[in-house]
Amino acid sequence: MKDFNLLSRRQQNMLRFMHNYMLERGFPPSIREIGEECDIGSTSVVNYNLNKLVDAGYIVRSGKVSRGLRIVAAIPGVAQAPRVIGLPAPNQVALVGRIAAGEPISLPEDIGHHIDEDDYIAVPPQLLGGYDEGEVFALTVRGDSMVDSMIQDGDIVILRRQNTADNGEMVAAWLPDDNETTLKHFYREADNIRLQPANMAYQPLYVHPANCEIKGKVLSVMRSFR
Amino acid sequence: MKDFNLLSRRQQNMLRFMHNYMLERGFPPSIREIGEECDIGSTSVVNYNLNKLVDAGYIVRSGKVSRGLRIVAAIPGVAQAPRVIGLPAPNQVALVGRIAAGEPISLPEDIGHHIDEDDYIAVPPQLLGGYDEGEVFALTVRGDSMVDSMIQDGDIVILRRQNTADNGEMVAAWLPDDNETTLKHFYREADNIRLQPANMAYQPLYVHPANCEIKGKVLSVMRSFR
DNA sequence: TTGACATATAAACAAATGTTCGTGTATACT
DNA sequence: AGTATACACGAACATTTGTTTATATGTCAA
Repeated sequence: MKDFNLLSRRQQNMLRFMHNYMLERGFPPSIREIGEECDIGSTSVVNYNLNKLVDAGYIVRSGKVSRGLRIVAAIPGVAQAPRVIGLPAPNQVALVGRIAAGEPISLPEDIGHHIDEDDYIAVPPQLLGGYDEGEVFALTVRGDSMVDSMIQDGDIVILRRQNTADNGEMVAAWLPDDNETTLKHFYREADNIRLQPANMAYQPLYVHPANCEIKGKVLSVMRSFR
Repeated sequence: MKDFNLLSRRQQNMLRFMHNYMLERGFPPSIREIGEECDIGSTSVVNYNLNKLVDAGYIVRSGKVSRGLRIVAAIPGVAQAPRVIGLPAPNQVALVGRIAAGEPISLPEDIGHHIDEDDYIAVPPQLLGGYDEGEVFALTVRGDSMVDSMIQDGDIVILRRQNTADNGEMVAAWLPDDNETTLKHFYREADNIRLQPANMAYQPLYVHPANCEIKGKVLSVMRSFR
């Protein structure tokens, strides 16, 4: 167990400053910047105490390189877990388009990677089904055509990019002949494919394999009222 | 709208390298390090293309300082959204119990605040409807009794604790006479209350106000398959 | 006091690093 | 052809920056 109080006041200040600096600027401070902020006249003193912080396990230094610092332990009262600033946040999923009954799904590759930076949404990890966020995307549902699948207008569906599916999985499929996009449970049968609505009160849809392009597997749904 | 393909191959490589470098080392690369990795002979060329990336909005540079780089936009295929410092972390909401047709809802006060710390789930901010996570709780849906409300077995509903409701809001209500819990849209009418299922194919339920205890307002629903 | 040790200071040094400038090479357009 | 533009190259330059050395100060214990 690391004891923050074993550090001198000066070292604690240095740690705090380094953390705040990285939060603000996105990269670590230089030795001289630390010195100025912490009222340390000599760079060698900063260097000395930085090595102390290394010994204490709070930071790691990359020798010879400028700003070669990184915080690797939590700073009590200041920061929680260490993290790399300036990098993308976890669990942000690309919101690549919308899904409606009468039009095909717009996937990133279809639209040539025209993804705006704002078009990302936070998704809790339990909705990613263990998949990497890079292979996952999200669509906004438009229209009430998917009530049979328990999905309504405004819902956001989280999908994993894939062109095949196992029985029972819920898939996003484009039916060229019918000119229709649908979200249903996938079952391969003798001669055709059965697309089963989640709501048992509705009838399944039987389509020929040639008339069923699977665009992705539905991992989860988020619905927000109002 | 940012277009990743508008960047030259070289610029895309630079972005990717910068991202990976920061992931590995915890601080940004120097101009010369970028040049070596991306087979660019001259530092001025790196500098030139870095400024292009600034113009394109992918990075921000801090002039004159070494390694003064930071990535501020998503890199398609590599990284997702940029982290915005100061944004609230994914909110943790108390998962206080389950909701099923034939039994009342167990609210925290009913069970004496015996909430285990494990019984919290991450909920993205957009599903909290602007409410504080303290007044919000979550329930696991058991059974298929709420298909009429487009909610199925296994869904997690996010609610705000409140005993009244405005027309149109979706509420969790306990009906003492019927010994039933239900999730429906709330409409106060002349003599009674109309509880309207989200799926219009189902019939509304009319109850006397004395037979309708509102437990909370439904803010959102999370559904995870498999 | 003496000595050992941790910490601090200032100065000098060497290397790393961002910047700038002159020039060259395509490509597209007039 | 001529011109403009985008991109690239190499070299020189000025800072920034990490490192090292010699010296000083403080504390604590023998």
